[in-house]
Amino acid sequence: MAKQSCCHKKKLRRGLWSPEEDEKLMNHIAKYGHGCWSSVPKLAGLERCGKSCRLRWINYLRPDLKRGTFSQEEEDLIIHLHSMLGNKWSQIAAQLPGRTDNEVKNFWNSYIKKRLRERGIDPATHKPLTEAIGAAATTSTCRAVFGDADLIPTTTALAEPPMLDGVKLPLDWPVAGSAAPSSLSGYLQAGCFDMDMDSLLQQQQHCGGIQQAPVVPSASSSSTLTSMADAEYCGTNIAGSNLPWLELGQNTLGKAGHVDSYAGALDELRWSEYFDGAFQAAASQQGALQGQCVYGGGGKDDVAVQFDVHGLSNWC
DNA sequence: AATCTATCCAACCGCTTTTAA
DNA sequence: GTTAAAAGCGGTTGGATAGAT
Repeated sequence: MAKQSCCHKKKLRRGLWSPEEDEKLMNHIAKYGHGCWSSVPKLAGLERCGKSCRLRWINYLRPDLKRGTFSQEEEDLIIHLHSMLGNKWSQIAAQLPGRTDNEVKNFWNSYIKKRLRERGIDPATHKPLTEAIGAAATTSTCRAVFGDADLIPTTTALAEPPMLDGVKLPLDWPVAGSAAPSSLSGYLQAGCFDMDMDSLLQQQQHCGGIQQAPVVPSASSSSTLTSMADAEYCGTNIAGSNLPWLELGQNTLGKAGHVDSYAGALDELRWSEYFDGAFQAAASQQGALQGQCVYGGGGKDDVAVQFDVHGLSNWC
């Protein structure tokens, strides 16, 4: 007999969330924060398990969520990160401000996989399908279809793959200048983004250092786009940088208005910092914190519901 | 108009990891 | 050091919807 979930055991409500439940949860978190998730449902007056509340907040109610369709840049970044990280959806989502792991995972499974197959690329290995089939018989190693020559301007062979942020990098990880990146985002910047390290250091000095945005609890964290956005904010011409894998998409960075995208990402990150660090302070300012939920199945009759931090109760 | 099929995505499930007692 | 609870994560499911027949 299958093990019953915590919701079953406690005869708690399951399934889709009603607007009333959402409002209760948002009101509670706006006032008290989530604290211990297991105590949230009781305190918020919800007949749900804490796990369900947490998921609802993370995947749907969090005001810093972007929602809407993925941009070409996001799609390309997901493909690239997946080629490096595999199904590490939370790590991939962390590079996409305003996106959740669930959202990225669904997007991958429902859209990107299909697109890659149509393009003759095996989504599991990121290799051409014919090659992937052959390779599968001999090795389980995953390598990016983008090819090192495309991705990486300078390579150095190492005996052991370096680890950055817990991610094992390819053996021929990129070396831009002599300095090794200290983080995955640094890796992306220094190698794949082909940013000259000296320039980067100058930028950092000029801007007082590129700051990692504080990680918002239960929220997507900073890193690549943050750094890129920060660099852009500080005047680095990312449009002039080489982001090779993006050329695989329909729009290259130079054409796609990406600067606006990254500036937007920066705005969102700053906004989420604001949300996290100054939630209570923000609450005293009219319209300081706003978000939107959509009820419905994503169809044309969806009802958009606006809320703000003032009790999150200004439904319209 | 009715039925079938495919697709999307919110939510659940169960496992692993982290944290606190 | 051990244990239990909580949190996090990735895989999977099921319901709603759109499109095809």
